[in-house]
Amino acid sequence: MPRMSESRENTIVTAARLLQRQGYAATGLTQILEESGAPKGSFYFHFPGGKEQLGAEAVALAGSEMNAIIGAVLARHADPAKAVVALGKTWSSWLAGSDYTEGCPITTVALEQSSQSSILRQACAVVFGSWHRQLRDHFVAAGHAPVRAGALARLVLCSFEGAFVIARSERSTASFSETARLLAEVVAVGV
Amino acid sequence: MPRMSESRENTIVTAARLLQRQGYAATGLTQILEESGAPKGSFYFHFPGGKEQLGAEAVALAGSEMNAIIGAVLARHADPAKAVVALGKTWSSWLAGSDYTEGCPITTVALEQSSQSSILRQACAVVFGSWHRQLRDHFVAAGHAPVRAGALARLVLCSFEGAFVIARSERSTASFSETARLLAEVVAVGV
Amino acid sequence: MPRMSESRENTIVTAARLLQRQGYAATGLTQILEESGAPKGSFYFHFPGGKEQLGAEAVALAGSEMNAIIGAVLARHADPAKAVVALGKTWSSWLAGSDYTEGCPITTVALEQSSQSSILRQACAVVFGSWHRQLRDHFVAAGHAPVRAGALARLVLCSFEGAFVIARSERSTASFSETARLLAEVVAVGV
Amino acid sequence: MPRMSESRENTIVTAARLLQRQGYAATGLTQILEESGAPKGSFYFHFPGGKEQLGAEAVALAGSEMNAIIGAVLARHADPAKAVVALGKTWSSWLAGSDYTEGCPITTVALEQSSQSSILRQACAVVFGSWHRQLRDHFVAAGHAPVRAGALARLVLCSFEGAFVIARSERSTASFSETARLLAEVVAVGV
DNA sequence: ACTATCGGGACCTCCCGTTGTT
DNA sequence: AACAACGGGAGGTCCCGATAGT
Repeated sequence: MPRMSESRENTIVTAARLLQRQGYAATGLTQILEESGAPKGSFYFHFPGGKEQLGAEAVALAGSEMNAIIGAVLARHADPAKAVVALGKTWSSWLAGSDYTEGCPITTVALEQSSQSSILRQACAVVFGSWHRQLRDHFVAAGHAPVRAGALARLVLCSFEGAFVIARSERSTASFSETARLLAEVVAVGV
Repeated sequence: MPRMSESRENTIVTAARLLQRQGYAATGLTQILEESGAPKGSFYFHFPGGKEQLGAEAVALAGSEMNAIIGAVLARHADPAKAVVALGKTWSSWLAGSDYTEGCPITTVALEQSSQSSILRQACAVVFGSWHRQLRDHFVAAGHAPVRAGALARLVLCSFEGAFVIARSERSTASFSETARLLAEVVAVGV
Repeated sequence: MPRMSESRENTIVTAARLLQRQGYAATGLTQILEESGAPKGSFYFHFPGGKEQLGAEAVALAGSEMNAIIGAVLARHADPAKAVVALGKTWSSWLAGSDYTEGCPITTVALEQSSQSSILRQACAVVFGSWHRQLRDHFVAAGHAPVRAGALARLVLCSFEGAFVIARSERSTASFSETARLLAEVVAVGV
Repeated sequence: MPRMSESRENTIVTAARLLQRQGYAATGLTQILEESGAPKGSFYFHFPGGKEQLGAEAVALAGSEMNAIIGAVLARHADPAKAVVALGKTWSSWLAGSDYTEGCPITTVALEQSSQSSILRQACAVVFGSWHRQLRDHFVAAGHAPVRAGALARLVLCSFEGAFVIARSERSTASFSETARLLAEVVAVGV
């Protein structure tokens, strides 16, 4: 990662937080700049690609932060079943702790923009891919065959993505707890 | 459902289609009105609650249409495992057929607006609830214990929701096929 | 006055009240109709001249109501000095009692519209003329020479009009009390 | 007063002129921008508080211009009686010269908005206060006792305010001439 | 790398008046 | 007299991007 000015970094961090809560279209450049305290005049110097570039960098940042968190949880639970339950608990307590305002940091952007901006769509796809790879590698390390591990990782990823959506809508963590319990059965190693 | 004018109905149908592709914030009232051919002057006559009310009605419409489709698929497959696979095929062929522009009709709205409009959040929650209930009842009818049927229905719902997100982002139906195959294992009745 | 339907009358009364507080431009036809409970469909049957006609009739109504009040106060105080003080007290207690929202019922319309609608301008002029005449006749009856009585009536009218403006703006009745006391000196009969 | 761009200044000047003739609600931002030649895109840069802020600044500008005029007239007439007559002549010739379109520059706004915008209400109250203070100080300098000078200033202010209203409505300067003559009697010093 | 502007268009909302029908 | 629906435009606000100057 290249060294970057504080203004530039602040802008990306603020953008990531706002995109998570409001999505891309509903988040104005003005709001991002105001909340980040970054000056308006140099925005297009830092981000020649405009709002779209900022969005893509914010998605990448949020994706790598989440990657770190997934990695930390997996590191504490070699057993896939326990790891899956731990992930569910981590995310559901986040969600409830933010009064259901902070779900998956990139899903909203992914959905809104996958038909409108290929830059943002690809940025999201890269992030999803990195999360998937991490889960798959963990399952392989735990003894699953590579192909099955890939499918299991995908199921886990999809389920939790969906759980975020429904949990926010229902304002309830039931989706996470029920989903995690069943996922634990599926990803268990051996018979 | 009350009788309603053609204009009003057209507006809702068009809104539902656009919300599915672009989300709420990115869809302008002007665009909806133009594409639906509905007159501008009577919009607030038909929808005193403005864009929010229209959004809520569009969500409800999309939800009930999807409900009918789920019902039709389930009616053709009494076996939960086969039903789940059929659902996955239905949706993944939709998605690919629309060049990955038409995913779940309400997820985007649910995510964008669950922290901003309680009217839209609730409209989405009602729809998710109706889909869940239908799946659960099918699993109960197939022999699952009610509590487990509920959890299975939730897992299926969350997984497919997430599969829609990731499939659109990756422009690939892999999420659907891999997810559906594993879900079929979990929802299978007996051993 | 011709017999008129209840709807029609309600509309005028409601319009008069709203014009007093908000003025003509800021008061929407929709608001008038909603608050009066009158049906929208027959508005242009009752008022072929539209909003302008309604405004003119509301001005006339408010004017004649005020005329009655002026008449009542004058009837209790033959002495012009006492009459003027009593008028000041009446109006200042109205104003304070409505939390400074209800001043002279027609001044706002008169000012906004005197350069825009000659119908409304004239309606207001007629009302001002009727108030002036009543004051002048009272002063004549109290012994003032007709010409001087006319000038005194005009001074009183202008002063109280201005007092309404400034009192609303300052949210204070000081304008009324100070003005009335000095006016009482001027209109006193004899030497 | 801070240095300001020409666009910003033009906007305020134009707004002041239009508010004087049409009032606040009847004057559209579009009209102000068009007539002032100011660019639309930077309006919210110059006036973050929107139309309300512009209105308040226009009121303040009009108020201080009027203050200068009052000051000039008073400076030419040490005798209160003569000063009052001169003020009446100044204003009535203005009014007639503009074909009764330009009265007191802030009264209309004061009336319309005193129940709707406390920002505008206060801006008007400040202006009225400054006018009153100037008249009162002049009367004190001419020999009136301070308390009486304050009351006289108020009477003069209210009377001329009211004269503006009625003169515009009647399209006649009679209110000014008759009112000024009587006011001159009241404010005369000594016996 | 930042300031102060500008450009032009889109946002949702609401306006007043007018249909045709009952 | 009242209904449901329409027509077209204007309301104030805010958008993202660009510019000239320093």
